[in-house]
Amino acid sequence: MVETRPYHHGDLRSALLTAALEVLEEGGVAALSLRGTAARAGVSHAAPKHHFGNRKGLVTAIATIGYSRFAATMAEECARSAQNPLGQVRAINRGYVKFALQNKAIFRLMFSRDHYDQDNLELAQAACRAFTLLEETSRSVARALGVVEADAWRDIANLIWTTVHGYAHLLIDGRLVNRETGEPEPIPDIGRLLFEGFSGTGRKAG
Amino acid sequence: MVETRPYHHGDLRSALLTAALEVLEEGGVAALSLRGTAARAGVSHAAPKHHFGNRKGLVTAIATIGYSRFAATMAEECARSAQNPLGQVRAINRGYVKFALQNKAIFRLMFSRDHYDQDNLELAQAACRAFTLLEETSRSVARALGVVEADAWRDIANLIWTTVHGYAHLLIDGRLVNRETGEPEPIPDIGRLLFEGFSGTGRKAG
DNA sequence: GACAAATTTTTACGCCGTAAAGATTGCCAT
DNA sequence: ATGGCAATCTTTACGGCGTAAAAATTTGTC
Repeated sequence: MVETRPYHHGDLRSALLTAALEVLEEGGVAALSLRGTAARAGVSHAAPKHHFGNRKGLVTAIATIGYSRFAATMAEECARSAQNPLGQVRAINRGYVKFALQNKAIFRLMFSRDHYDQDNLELAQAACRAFTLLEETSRSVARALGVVEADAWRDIANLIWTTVHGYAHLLIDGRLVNRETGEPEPIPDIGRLLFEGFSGTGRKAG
Repeated sequence: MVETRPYHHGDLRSALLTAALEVLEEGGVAALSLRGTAARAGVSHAAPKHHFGNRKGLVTAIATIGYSRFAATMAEECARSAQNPLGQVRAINRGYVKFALQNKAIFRLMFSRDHYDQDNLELAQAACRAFTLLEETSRSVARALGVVEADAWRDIANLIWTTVHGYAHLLIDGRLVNRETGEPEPIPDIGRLLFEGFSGTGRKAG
């Protein structure tokens, strides 16, 4: 008897997604093709069309998965860290960078407009969950700093987001490496900067 | 008599580059193809091969142009601004964001590893010129702040670069827009934060 | 069992990157 | 001036990709 798989796969959509995630991490966004993922999943090259419509649909689904995992990574760090504003800011930073480092291709994809459909509902919800974590931490920081302006937390959120995102983005592009040591530069401690100002640098005196 | 252009173009390389820049700004990195730029320049589809080798070579040349203009934009802002550390930090920030906003596609391209050859000599030189501006400003900030550690300027440079890059990247991806007003959020004033701490937010009290 | 809907395959077209060979021109030594 | 070499551009060719339409197969429903 020949082991012949049925005409209908049963769960082709998720099979295509896991195949696509593999392709993505191996070859980057450029390698993420409908035909390639179909081939890896062992189906015909036009099979993905029914589930994702076109390439952008596939990429959108991948980005949605990315945002979910992104939020989960940051939430984990927050849960296991000190439950005070400084601890939470640092946790957000760690989670943000950790996800970017461990999922370079998908992280780049998530922050490349035009690659996917930003108006997609599921995607927008997943992204919102991720950024809500950052917003709430910023609100607690604002309270702890005692600033009185009603939406000062926005400035704090922008500062934190901007810094950690710039760091993550530059880091995974191989920019922030010390030319002498070859080590990556540490992430600016925006939490301490907010709470203590730029008093010490943390470096050993030369 | 028929107006027939010569077999040898004379300056095809630069003609291809200007065509490629047009294609890039119109359709983003994805639209930047060898055949497309060749068609726009009015030559055969294989003509670019001799000048750039392959697609990556073309993208590398484009990125090199980008870094040159990037450095020029920041240098202009520095020249026309207050010649003190705070003024120069703000000038770098303005130039960085201005270039990103006015050259979204090429900015994204410049900061997408894998799209081009980062080991290319001319490109590395152009990029170095750009980032040297940022480094020197950071050194002057370190002196002005009176920090004693020998390489504390690195932390300052990382903070400035990280912040402005994150801001520019998020901004051109349409992230930093206030949901109520629709206006883009202002860039965090990292200069003031360094020199004055997070005392005021700059927002009106609510 | 008949019929409609969902799912997958087959076929087809045009664009793209790349390689190799051919055509045309510029250059340089003689 | 001229023969030949190197540079530059075109033609031809191949496979991969996205997309669309039609055909094939299975599932569900009455």
